[in-house]
Amino acid sequence: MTDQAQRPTIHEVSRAAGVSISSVSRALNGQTRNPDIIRRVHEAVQSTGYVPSTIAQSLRSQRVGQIALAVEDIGNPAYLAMVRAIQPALRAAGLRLVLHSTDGIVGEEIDVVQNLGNGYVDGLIICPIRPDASLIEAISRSPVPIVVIGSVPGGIAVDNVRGQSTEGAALATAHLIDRGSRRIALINGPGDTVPGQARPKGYERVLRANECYDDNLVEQADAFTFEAGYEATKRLLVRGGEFDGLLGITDRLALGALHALRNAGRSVPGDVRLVGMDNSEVATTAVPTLTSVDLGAVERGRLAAELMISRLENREQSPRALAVAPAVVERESSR
Amino acid sequence: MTDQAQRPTIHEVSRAAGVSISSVSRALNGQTRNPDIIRRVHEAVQSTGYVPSTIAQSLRSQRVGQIALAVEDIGNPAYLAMVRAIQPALRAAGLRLVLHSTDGIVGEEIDVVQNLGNGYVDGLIICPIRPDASLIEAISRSPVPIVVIGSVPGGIAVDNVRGQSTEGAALATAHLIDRGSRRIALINGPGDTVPGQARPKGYERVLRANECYDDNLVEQADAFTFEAGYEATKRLLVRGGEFDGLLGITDRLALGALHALRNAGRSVPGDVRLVGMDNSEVATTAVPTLTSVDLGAVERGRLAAELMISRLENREQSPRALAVAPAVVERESSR
DNA sequence: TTGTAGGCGTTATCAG
DNA sequence: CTGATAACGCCTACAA
Repeated sequence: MTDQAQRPTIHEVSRAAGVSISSVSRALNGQTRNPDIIRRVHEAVQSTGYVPSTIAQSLRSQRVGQIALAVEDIGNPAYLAMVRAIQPALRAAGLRLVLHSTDGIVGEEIDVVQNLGNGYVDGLIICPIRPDASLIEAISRSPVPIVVIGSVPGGIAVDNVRGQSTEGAALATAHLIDRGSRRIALINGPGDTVPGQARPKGYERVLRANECYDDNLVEQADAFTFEAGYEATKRLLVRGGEFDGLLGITDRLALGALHALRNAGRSVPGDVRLVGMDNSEVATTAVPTLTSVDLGAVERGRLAAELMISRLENREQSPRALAVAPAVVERESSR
Repeated sequence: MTDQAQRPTIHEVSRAAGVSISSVSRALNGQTRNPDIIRRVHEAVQSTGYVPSTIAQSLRSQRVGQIALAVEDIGNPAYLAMVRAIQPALRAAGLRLVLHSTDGIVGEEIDVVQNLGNGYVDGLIICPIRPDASLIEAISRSPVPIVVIGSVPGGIAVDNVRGQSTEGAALATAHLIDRGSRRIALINGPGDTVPGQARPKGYERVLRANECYDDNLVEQADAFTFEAGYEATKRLLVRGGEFDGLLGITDRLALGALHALRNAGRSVPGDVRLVGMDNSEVATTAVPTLTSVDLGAVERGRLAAELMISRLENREQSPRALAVAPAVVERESSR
């Protein structure tokens, strides 16, 4: 908080060291052999308290050293896990992370993508949740590299890391059947979202294959929150169809379901076996601990960062699509 | 991902519009009346696809439009709540958020503060967790404004928003006594951290005032994680002192305690009343729901952002210290 | 090996 | 009101 004594520039250093600014620049970037100059420059840097301006460097190099990350809601445990994986990977590569939490508003997302043009970041990692046409459009004509986490609805060519959530939901459903449940309910998320469309498919497929699908057991939450999961489950209970298993398409929704069941006097897993998805921290800390499908959030985050880093080094390579396999992590709620 | 057709600059626009670059700049910044020029410039912007370079703007204006946020662990629900409050406040002021999750490593924090000199952000909001001398030092001579969330150990002059966690712990303890507990255990965090030092004080003060302090009931977790809380509580149980109340100095620690108690066959709140701190989302979703002390994380985040924004507008005003009052939010775990 | 000068893309000052 | 020009701070041909 000491005040703006106008930060010293390379000129001050050059004056203090008695050499030209180019020599200072070279000395600082290791382009000089002359030990005398190197010493004098470093002394001058010390005495002046000089720090190179990243802005000026960026203007010249046309690189900012920053990557934007756009997620719907940083509070969503699944995204949180990704952020925690992405940040260290970027830092290791000398990149900063600019965080955008868009509240799932498509307009905000498009905003982020369109502002990419002004060059405040070298790239964008985005987890789009609603397959909006103009978003896809904006992504496809972005001036900077983009890595998409999740499936790319438009089928456009872009680096991406998929999570195979349809398969994940299928695994979860099969797991419940395995444990003995036959009447399995689903708490879905908003129908206009990617997971809200993909995950029920896996659920339905497995149940139909086992001839126990009943669409009366499907209820939709209007957001990916605990409260929405709670309310949806209450509606399901009111409707009165019996069930002995329940799949929440995210851990948060499943937790909401857990509370609703508990309030209705249904025990978990005694009366109802419960499974969530994302395998986030809340699955471990819930009581009972929550069986959940690991969709590889951490792995996907890490891979996304790596795709981005490698893309920055070579912009010509063709887009790569990676996929991470899901796996059920069994805990108390489904035993 | 369309390729780098060299983004158009103001020169391209000026050429396309048939006016000088100064006129373009003025037209874009609303410094021009002439409707003809305005129209031609906007058409040229459309046709060229021009977007101003923020980097170049920053170089001129000496402002980046970015604020750094340094927290120990974005996965910690208390910090998460802050981030969720800070981000929209900054965005509303046209500022981006650069996130640093330092893993509680003091070196990383100091790094962040020292790199401030290169001007990649206009300011820093930091939640220091360990009162390190050289960190304080670095903060006090920062070239850009800093807002500290939490207490400022060195007593240095800097904008800050405190959370009064000692008082919060006192409230929590008093609440347990109120509900009828007398033998109250404490799961503390690491002793070299600010909360690990402040919160036990409030606990001890209230217990001594009620003549039921017993340091045999205090156990220290070696991190602010669920697992650490679990392990610490197991140690407490092994040691064998009886208790009918337990305060975890964060919700995560309290959740760890909840699981340890449950595994030991102690019911909550039947055998042990349980209280956490931070009033984070996990407190609402826990089973039983967790009584917790709200230390105003959201409010503090919002205030910190506001302090920063007002500081950027007027660097001369003297540092302000705000405090947010804690409040117990009672839920099932202590009834 | 060292220094001089131009340019990265903007905005602001100052003539015309 | 418009347009040429000089910064902002850095790096790097190129010239000495």
